[in-house]
Amino acid sequence: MIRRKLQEIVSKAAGRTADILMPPDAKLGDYSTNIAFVLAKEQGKKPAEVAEQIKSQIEPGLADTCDIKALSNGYLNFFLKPGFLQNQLSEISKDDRYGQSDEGKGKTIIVEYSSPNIAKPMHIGHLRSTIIGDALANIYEALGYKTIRWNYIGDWGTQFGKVLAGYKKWGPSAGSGQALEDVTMADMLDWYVRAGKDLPEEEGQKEFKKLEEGDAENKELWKKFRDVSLREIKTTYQILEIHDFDVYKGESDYDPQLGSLIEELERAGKIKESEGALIFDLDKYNLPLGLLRKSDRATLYLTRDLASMKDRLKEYNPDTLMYVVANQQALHFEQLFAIAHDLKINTAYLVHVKFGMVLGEDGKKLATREGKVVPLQDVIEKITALAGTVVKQKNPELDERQVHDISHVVGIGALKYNDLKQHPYSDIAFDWKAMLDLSGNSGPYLQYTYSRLVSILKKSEILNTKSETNPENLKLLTEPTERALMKQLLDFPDAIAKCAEFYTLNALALYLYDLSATANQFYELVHVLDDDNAARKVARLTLISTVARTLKQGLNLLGIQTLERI
RNA sequence: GUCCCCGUAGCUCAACGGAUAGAGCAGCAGCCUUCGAAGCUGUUGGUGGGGGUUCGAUUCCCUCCGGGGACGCCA
Repeated sequence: MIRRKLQEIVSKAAGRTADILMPPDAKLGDYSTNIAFVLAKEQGKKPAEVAEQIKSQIEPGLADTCDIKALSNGYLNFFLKPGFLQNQLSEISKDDRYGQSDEGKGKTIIVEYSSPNIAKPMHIGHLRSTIIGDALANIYEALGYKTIRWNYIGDWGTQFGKVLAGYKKWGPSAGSGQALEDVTMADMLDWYVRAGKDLPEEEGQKEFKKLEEGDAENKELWKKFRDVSLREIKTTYQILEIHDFDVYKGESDYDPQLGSLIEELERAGKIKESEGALIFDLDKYNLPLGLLRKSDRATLYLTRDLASMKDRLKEYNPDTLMYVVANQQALHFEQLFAIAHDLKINTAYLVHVKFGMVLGEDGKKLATREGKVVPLQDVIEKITALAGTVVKQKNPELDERQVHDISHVVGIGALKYNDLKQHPYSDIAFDWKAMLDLSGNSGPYLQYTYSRLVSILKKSEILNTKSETNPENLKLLTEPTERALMKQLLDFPDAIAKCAEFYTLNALALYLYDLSATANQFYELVHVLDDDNAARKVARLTLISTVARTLKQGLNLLGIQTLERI
């Protein structure tokens, strides 16, 4: 809030957008701007001179907010007036919606994420899309967007033909002794992998072709496998505490439209035949051509994605259409967006939110085709088990049930935070050690901080700090860590806005970590409950409860739960 | 061969083009008769190489090196 205000005022005086920065040392001020450097260059003056000039222009407007110092090196530094932070805290402490906004009001955003394949259990590679997308959707929702959480199920294509081919070769009908009813995703994966290894490529293509042409047996099996898969997938979402999706649509849903889509493109002269296939020439976009129909007349991922895009635009008329999909598919989306542009159907802002892949411990790709995957369930089990050992060790008095519940929240929190705190572009090496680290810059550290703060509140017997607090009391908050906390609270909305702007979550994750670190410093230095000064005690409880609430809301936006006791 | 992403401390990662490049882990030295030690305090250690743009470059541009990925019948 304050940063935005400073930016507005300074920008107006400077006649261009100014950056509001944080000085490296608190002694230099609370905020600063480097705008004088930029203007000095243009006007041929000295930075210090320009800084002075701007200072005199903006001083009246900021008289009750901060003191301004123009440095000889050209920086313009702002020192908040005594009482300013306390007044801000007073307002924030009363605002249950703090951090939320209505800047997205009236706008619709579709966020596609997770998008697992049927017949293949979710593995570590699906995790990133799932938790990044879930958290991004939370953020846009908090900013007032109408947010559609879209799960685009990979339930069509040659890959599924391979499962069918494998099934027919090794499954129940081939005398495996297993009942069709008992088939699991693990079985399907097994068939898929074996088919890839031991059956000729055409087998899978043939089975898929039959499916696409409506073959009764294949259709029946496909339905069965799809149901089983979706059930397993939804269980995983529950365990991961992923927000419910608004739309589950599969690639198969678009299959019936593909014939007319292709006809339409042909009529418009957008696609042509080449070596028996139908292609979309993308030379003018400097991209490789897009393949829309294979020479055996079966369709492709790109074809279905195009149909799906048209469907989404038509049905929801979104302002933004977002795809949270791994880096690996960057070219696919470049082609898809180029085609959309060429067809003039992009009424929405299209964005591919890409992220690096999860690589094996050897730094190589983890390919499902080679059966070289880390199933998501294994990861969840392992991390929850580890959390369980730690929880038990820290709280010997808890019973089994409590240990179980707490370790679930802690384990999932660790898993999610470990991913979200990182900048999404880089590949991440799958590293059990880092993943299972529950201390330091980790999810449990933040959860621990939260429950520590709540613990003080519970012991204080002042449950409703809101009614007990008045701004005068808050003036008693003069410790450096108290000041630091109040200042950090002001940055919460900025952290959220940054995530929304750059489609990353690490800004919020790191913000919450910094806030927690300061809160822990405060915790060590200030013994709140021992205070003889009752007014100051209430003021500190207000501060604590506001920090705790911010931590909770921030973590919840990341899809991470908090507990009053962990 | 073409295109995309990445390269920062021993390891895993931060840093809207700004002041002294920050954390965690690991290592070392401390802090539990005081609100929860999953914590706190101190400490060792770094921008792949070379050019360029800029008052200022980890950030932008070029080039080289290294890692990953994608490139007409997978998704």
